[in-house]
Amino acid sequence: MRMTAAGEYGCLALLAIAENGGEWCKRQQIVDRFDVPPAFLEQILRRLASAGLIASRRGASGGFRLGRPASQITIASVIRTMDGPLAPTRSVSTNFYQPSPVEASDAFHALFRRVRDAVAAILESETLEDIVAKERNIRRTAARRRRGSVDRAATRRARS
Amino acid sequence: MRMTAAGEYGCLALLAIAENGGEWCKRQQIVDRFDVPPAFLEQILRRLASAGLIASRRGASGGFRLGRPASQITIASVIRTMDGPLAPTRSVSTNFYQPSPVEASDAFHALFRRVRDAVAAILESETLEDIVAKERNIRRTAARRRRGSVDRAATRRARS
DNA sequence: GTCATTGTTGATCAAAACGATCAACAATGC
DNA sequence: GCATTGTTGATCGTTTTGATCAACAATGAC
Repeated sequence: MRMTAAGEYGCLALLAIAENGGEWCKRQQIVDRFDVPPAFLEQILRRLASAGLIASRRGASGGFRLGRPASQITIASVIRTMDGPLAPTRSVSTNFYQPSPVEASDAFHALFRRVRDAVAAILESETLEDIVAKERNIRRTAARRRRGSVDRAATRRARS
Repeated sequence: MRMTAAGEYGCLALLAIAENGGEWCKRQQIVDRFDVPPAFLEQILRRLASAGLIASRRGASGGFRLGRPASQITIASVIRTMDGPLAPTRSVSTNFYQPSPVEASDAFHALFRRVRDAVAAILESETLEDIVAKERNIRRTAARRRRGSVDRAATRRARS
């Protein structure tokens, strides 16, 4: 039930590219931000590009940027591009159907379809834009917390 | 995001054993019911046995039966036994935690935890007993439908 | 137009996981 | 004893995973 390393790296790469705004984002920037193996990242960017999720440009001022607005890139589409079906068994996948043993039991088949529907519902409704926004909020909150604890520490020092 | 063939076969094997009541169920019965590769099934039964999900007995009248009541065997425990973590990334697994790349992004980490929670919620709340009951209902309904269409067909024949 | 920079492509590779098989062995019941 | 059935451990070919590299092709700066 696991996604692959390529899937995880693909998500992070898209986040790095999205956070760079409209600017062309170099492969090295992604490596620096998330510590992805550079040669492996090549392959991952290629797959994202051929799926249209990112666009690329060569040359000295080249790099990568989103292939369409972040609000139109669902995380489901990212994971499907990198790892294939979201479904726990092929027989229960709507996008990549294939026969598989559990079809012999209607009860299991129905159960696993519920799982696939639940996963798809979460990942289809989350876009890269949502992720970027949350990442920003989390960072702001963390900064506020850091300032807060400094202040509280100062207060304690002042009291003692 | 997929479970393995062993996971699918494991589910079916347990269903066959559960449907056999308290009787010792032979490996061959499972093979006959669900067409599982016999030698592979050996390995699967072994894993289910060492996890305590089934008990076994050797000899002429030997076989397998459930290790505890069907109502106390969750499908989650079956899949964990055969395929490991339910979570999409190791870093988000409560039972098998390990570091993984997505931890670098709190937003992705939180999203994938939601996925793992949704999957776990479905599979933890479904027991083998539920599956057996549904399988029975489905069969009964199918039989009723068959009888129904025979009747309707007879009616049509009578009318024409 | 040269040159440094950066992406593109395809091949290749080691290691792990997957799906499966088999032979030798150990109980059990008749 | 003997047939039946589970137990164990080894083995094995294939595919997937995770990763690297060398040769190539744009692009922009000078």
